[in-house]
Amino acid sequence: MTVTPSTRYNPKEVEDRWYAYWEEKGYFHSEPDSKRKSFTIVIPPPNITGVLHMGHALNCILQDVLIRWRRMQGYNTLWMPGTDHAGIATQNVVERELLQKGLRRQDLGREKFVEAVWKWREEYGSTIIKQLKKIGSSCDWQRERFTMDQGLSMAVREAFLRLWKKGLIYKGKYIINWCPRCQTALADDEVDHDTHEGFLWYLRYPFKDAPHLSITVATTRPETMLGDVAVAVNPSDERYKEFVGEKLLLPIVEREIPIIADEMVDKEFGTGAVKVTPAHDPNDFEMSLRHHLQPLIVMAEDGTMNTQAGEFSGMDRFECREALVEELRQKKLLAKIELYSYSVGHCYRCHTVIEPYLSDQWFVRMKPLAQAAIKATEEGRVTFYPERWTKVYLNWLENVRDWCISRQIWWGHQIPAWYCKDCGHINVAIENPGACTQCKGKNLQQDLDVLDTWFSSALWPFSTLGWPEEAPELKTYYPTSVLVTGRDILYFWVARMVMMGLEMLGEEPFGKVYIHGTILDEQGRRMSKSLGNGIDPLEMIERYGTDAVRMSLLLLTTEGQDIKLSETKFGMGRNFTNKIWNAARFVIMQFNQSEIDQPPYPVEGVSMAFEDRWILSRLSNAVTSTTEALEHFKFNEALQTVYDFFWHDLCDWYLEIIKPRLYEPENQADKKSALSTLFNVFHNTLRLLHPFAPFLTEEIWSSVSKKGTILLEENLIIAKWPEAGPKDLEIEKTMELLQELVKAVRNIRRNFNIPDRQSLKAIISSPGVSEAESLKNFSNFLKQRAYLEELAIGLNLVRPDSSASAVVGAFQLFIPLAGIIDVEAEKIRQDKQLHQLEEYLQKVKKKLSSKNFLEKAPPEVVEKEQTKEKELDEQIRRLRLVLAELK
RNA sequence: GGGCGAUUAGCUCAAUUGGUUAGAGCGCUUGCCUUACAAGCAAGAGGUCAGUGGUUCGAGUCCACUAUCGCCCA
Repeated sequence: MTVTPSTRYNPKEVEDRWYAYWEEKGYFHSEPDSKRKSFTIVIPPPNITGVLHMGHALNCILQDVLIRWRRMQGYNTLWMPGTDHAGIATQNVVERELLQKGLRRQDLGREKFVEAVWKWREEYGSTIIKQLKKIGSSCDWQRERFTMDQGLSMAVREAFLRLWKKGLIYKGKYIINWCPRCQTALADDEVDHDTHEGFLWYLRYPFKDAPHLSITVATTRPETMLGDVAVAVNPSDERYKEFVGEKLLLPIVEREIPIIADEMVDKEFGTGAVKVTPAHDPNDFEMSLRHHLQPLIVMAEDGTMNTQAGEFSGMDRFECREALVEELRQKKLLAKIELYSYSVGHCYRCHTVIEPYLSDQWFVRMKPLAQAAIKATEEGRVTFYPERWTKVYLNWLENVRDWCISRQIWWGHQIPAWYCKDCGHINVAIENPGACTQCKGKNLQQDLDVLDTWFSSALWPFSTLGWPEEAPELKTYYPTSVLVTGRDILYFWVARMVMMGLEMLGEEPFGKVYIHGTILDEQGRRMSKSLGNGIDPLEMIERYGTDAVRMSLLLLTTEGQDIKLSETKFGMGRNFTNKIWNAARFVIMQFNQSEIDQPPYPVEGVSMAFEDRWILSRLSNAVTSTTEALEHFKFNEALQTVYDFFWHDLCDWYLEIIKPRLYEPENQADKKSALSTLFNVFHNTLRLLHPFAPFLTEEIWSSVSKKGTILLEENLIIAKWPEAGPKDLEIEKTMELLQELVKAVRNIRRNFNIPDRQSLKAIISSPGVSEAESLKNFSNFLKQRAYLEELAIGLNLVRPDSSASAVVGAFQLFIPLAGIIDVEAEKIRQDKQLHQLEEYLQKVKKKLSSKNFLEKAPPEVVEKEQTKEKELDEQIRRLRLVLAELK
């Protein structure tokens, strides 16, 4: 940083330059090192189809703060970056692109299509990575991974094989969630449920032997009746007891179906009799197993009705619904229609209505895996911040159902299972076994399906570190230190990583999980493309600078609360970056004009100036609080502490106080001593600020670090995190009193329209000799800060006529204002203060008059109140005297 | 239906294990282009801490209920 006339910080001149420099110097890179403690974070890998949004930005900023802070603390830090292949999403994007050329993926064939996806990935897949760099993320890019990499693909196959061998993976026909548009199965948590205002249709199913009589069933999906194989009632339902075992004739298809009794039937729902469609409803499927009913699939994979649907065959499921209802109406088999609101599942990738569908799929047996994960949290090995997420997480694990991991798409890890066409044996292996392990037949065919993307993401904390190889990285960095993520992938990702980590390595992948809030718009709505209410982080960076964006978001990040964001918020961070910039300009200017001896601090035998000791004590406080806040993931508190220290202690007071020592020094030694403290405080403050505003502080550091005779680290990014020095509460208390006295004078100036630079005379009356004597030591301080030409301090000094006054602690301040003072205005002012003090005294007296308080409150609290009472009594007494004189 | 979160100044949010007269940023009022900074400096105004009840010497903070809003699960 050179001192330029520019009073505005220009981030554009700074950011890219430093980022490139850091990367070039290898500061982001980590190598296994057994001598240092490591601190590791794996990034939640963004989707390669993604573009950076505020959620990513916040997520990465938080991780970067932690990484930069720990790096400065001397940890061997690794921030492992990478991307996720996002099977369905990416396939959709590439398919859409093909469609513009009039092509379907089937036209290309699997191999060509997958090639096309890789090509797409080469071209666009790293967009988001570039964007992550813009916000300053100090990831180890040399280690960047992609879930479809060679190594990670090996990890996927290894994990699959191990689970298979342990019987934790199985294949079978079950009801799964089917997306007719993506034409694949989905896991339970990949389905979004929305409330739908629809209808409940009541259908009449006539008795086979008594067609004029019927049983009425209620359904929200009448088209599935084509696949009905029974009607079920609760065995205890008196209304239907006698009919159990009878046969009904399914309307339209004229199929004979039995009436069965099953405990699962809810007597309260609809008529108490329900249709049983095992191929298209999970509950019905289970019922069919209990009653040995054969499921009948009536729908094709694309959501149209299949040949089993007879006359409706080929119709879309919703078309069929209308047509079928109409036909039932004509046949007088539609008993009634009720308005009904119910929950409908939608595909989380394309929002198409999900169809519960009977299908042959691969599953992971979750119960044993979940048990281990639950135990890890119960034993405190995996903890959540904020703590409340523990319950949500455990609740999910306790109720988890088996995980459907096969997807009927082409982009992803093909399932490492080979079917023997001769004997039907399933050969699961890392590579094509060449021959069937059972019959030695060579007629093998690999399963066509690919694995759920989350299956590979679940391995991320160790697959990225070289697993299943015994890589030194794994030994050094696993388990990782903390996971930082949003709550929306708590189940998808966090839970699965824990389960897989425990299963594959026997050790949890991270000990701490920090769940940050969601970024919302001004009205508290989620930001979305369709609402167009998103705020683009890159645009904000363009307008305000990266550091401003970082600090604004960080100041808003209170433990796990959602953030209502609007552009105006970025002004907060921008103003602060500018303040830092200008303070730095001042500091550097001073350094440029003088030789700085940076003595080892504290200096033996040299008495330091009061304000120097004060600012060092304040700095120590800031260091302690900031460090502690970061340890507890209290990001806003951490930054707020530095902000307050920097702006209100350092800039507002310290820099102003030392100006006379720098501009018109009484002696060179004092000037040097001021500069030396300034240097000391300033470089430590830059260290404190660096994790929050890396670019700006590194830029300033490059000028400051060369100024002292003590050599500082070459770059701030690798500089040492400061340690708290001595704290002096006595000095801080004195300073507070002085500040109050100065403020009292300024207040009087404002009240009587006295310009700031019109010097005044002041009298400070003290109740005791020793107080007066110690205050006299700060006479010059007060004169300078309050712009006083004369200041008298003494015991019980009298108030001159026509003076304004103020009560400050035990002292009384008088400013003679003959000819200026407006007696009426002064009376109002004093009256107001008197009123405030009296109100306060009332409260204190009330407390002290309570016998209970005196007996039960801790003695020090009582004592405090008693002291207060005394002080207030005295202040009020003196104020009354002043008021009497004014009259 | 079950669970979680929120409700504090005009707006957006803080407030350690319950213990000073509840704080900050933005906005507002007043005065200042003071030689680091007008994206700034200085001084102010502004609050029945959603409501009701309870525990306690003492409640924004703990408990119960109610209201409004939001999220998750089924």
